[in-house]
Amino acid sequence: MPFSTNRMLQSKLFTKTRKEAPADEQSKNAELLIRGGFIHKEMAGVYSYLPLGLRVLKNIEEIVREEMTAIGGQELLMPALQDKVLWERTDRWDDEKVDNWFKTKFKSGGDTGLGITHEEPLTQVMSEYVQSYKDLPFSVYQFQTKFRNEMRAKSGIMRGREFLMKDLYSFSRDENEHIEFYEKVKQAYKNIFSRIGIGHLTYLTFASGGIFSKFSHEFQTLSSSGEDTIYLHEKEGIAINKEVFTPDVKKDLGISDDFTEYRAIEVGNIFTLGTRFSEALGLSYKDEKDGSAPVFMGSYGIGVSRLMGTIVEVLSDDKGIIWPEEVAPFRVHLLSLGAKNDVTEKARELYDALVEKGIDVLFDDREDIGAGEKFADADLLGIPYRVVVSERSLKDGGYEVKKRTEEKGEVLSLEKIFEMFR
RNA sequence: CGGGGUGUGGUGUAACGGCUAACAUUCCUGUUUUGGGAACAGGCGACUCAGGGUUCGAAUCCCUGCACCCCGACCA
Repeated sequence: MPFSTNRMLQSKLFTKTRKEAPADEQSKNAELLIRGGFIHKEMAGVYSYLPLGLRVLKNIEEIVREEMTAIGGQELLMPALQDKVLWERTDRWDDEKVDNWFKTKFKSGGDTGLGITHEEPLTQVMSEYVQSYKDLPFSVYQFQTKFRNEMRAKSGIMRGREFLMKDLYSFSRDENEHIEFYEKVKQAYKNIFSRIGIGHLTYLTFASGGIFSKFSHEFQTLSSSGEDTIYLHEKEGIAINKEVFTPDVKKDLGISDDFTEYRAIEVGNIFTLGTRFSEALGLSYKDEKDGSAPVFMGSYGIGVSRLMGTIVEVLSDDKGIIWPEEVAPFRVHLLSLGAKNDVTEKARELYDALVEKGIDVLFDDREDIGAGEKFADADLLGIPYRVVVSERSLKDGGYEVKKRTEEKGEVLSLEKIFEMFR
């Protein structure tokens, strides 16, 4: 678990839920996340992550981390402030070339900018550590805040000017070695999307490549709120981005002409960089025969905060959010209804017992709040399991457990509950 | 960056160029209530985005700026 605390009393939580969303938010993800107190808007495309939202973000981050570690990625963390000189060497500093920089100046003189991506500084770092073919291949990644001066921020946390991104970079001897790793990343990405609950809607999508490869690959999640248009071949389970949807490409991929147009959210992007950066910045290695060659690179991005928004867009219902178990801020939302008899006491006992067992639980211990409001809050916050302690449940012999995805719950004994959440 | 729209208590809305800017919700006090956003009573809270102008009089009309939303373009 990413957090040392696995419990929270709702009466102590400083955030509150709201019936109405602010008028200046149209997107479903921002509306629900703000109503639930997960995030707070600072400016267009700039959001704070409040306790509940941060827990979700960290859970997603942890899943991504596990999958990156599984394919051998080594985590590091690079700065936001960028050295202009490096970017000039790759011709990506000039506003004419890259138009979404946030640039500023040092008091001591000289320019700097806030990182939009990290190929340049990372390649520079590696030139200090990579000398021999024996040092390759390897890959590194980070979770880092990216800054992009978007012409138009939109769609809540899905297209921000400041956002959390996981960027992975691979360093290989040659293209073949690169492709081997590239395929591993594809699989790791599939695992990630499946674990965070959007796998069934997410497709590998062919998109425009670069000088070193015909295509790059995106992972696109079907959603009417997406910015991209893709053509999905249901049978093959792959898609083509509109930007490269041409007869040539279709022929290339060798699949029948049976596509359906969809809007989709780009949740991941992987591509072959080749030697573009290694050549420009002098990252090369000595081969087996005393020769020298530039390192062959790839880069692989996932917008962690965008994933959070995507989950809300794709999985919520008219009552609120439905968090998949692995990303939910808590596993159990415990509600005590009324303060008569020993309801309060029993609820507290159950809370302590769940916490003791290491189960993440948000306890709605608020007094003077009606049952209806607690239920509405539970639906809005979208925690997977709702457990109700009330006079009625106690009379029926225990605690009512209901999944967020189901209409009805059932009353279970303490033993059964422990069995369920083991 | 082109086009369209909007700025009014914390939030959501209302108010003909004319009374002390209204209603709901939130919040606070009290009583009651506790299985689907409860009831009653009382109360706090707004220089109507900023600056200028027109007018006897501006939330309302005009100008400038700023902010935000939407469509499009852009998106290493």
